Amino acid sequence: MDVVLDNTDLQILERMQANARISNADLARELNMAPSAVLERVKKLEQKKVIQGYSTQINPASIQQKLLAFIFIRSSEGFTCSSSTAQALAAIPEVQEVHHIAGEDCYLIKVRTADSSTLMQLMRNQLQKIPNIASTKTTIVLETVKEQQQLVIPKI
Amino acid sequence: MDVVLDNTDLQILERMQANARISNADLARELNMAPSAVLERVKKLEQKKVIQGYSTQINPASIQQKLLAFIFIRSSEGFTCSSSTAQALAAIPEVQEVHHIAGEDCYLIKVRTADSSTLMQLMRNQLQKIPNIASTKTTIVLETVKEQQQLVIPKI
DNA sequence: CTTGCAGACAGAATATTATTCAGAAATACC
DNA sequence: GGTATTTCTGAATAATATTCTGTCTGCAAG
Repeated sequence: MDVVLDNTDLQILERMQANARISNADLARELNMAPSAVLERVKKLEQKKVIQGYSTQINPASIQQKLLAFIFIRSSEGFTCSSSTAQALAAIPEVQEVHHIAGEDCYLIKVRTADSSTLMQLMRNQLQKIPNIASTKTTIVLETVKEQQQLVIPKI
Repeated sequence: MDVVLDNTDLQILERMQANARISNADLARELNMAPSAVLERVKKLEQKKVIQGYSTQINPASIQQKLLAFIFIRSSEGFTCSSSTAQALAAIPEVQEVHHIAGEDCYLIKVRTADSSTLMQLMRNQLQKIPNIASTKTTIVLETVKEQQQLVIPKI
């Protein structure tokens, strides 16, 4: 299960993380390798699920998704967090992230909607209907200063 | 500043959001358009900053980033959240997100590190040295059930 | 030692794609 | 209705992706 990555793999990941649409030819030039060799490595990284996918970052405001909120969700059975609750949360498209967290609250979710009234609708119509949710505590984001899913690639 | 997107743009965004490396030719085939027309639209979406970038999703565990945490940060000057504090937070590579939030706490940040000791090191060496930070409240993620930065593309 | 095997790579050949451009079609704007 | 602007198609060309063959290397079993 534990995948071994050498320095070349990390170089590839670093560049592809910053720009998923870099051409294989450019990548090969930067690494001073043949395109075929680089392609072979990328394919293997995909197979090994080191690379999980390629996504386009869209400006949320341009598609009318101006509201971002984090919601802490407490289960009705104290510290018992059933995975079915997590699945129900994850099934909501507006819910971008579902994290099972340490402490009294069971889950922390990240939600993106058009505006605050849409959020309230979602909480009323979707969240309240999920069993075992005792309470929610919502944190509204006023302004996002930084948002990147880029990880720190280790150096060898 | 407000960008107008028609249905074709949204179709492009939906497909590229799910797979940033889809070829322009495939995209054109799916939309029954000429590749040149599709390319023109994608270029414009980039120029208009609707498309902010393309990123590769890497399995964090495969590069030894097993710990995820959210930290609430309270400013020492009560509700006054200076933007310099936000900039200092954003400058830390392990800090993936910095959100200015409503309420008593100023900022909510998302941090990814190798393990808990690395997180504590980071909090001691980096966070504590930022001026105007009064207190921090850390929430450790035990398990991430869902994590996608994909937005809900509206339908016209 | 050497034989054999497996992984990683280069280089070439071919299939596919990206990109550009001219002009046609559609749209919006007086 | 006419004109300007945008958006599109189709073809040509440049560049790229992908496949394949063979080489080289490290490594391990005999």
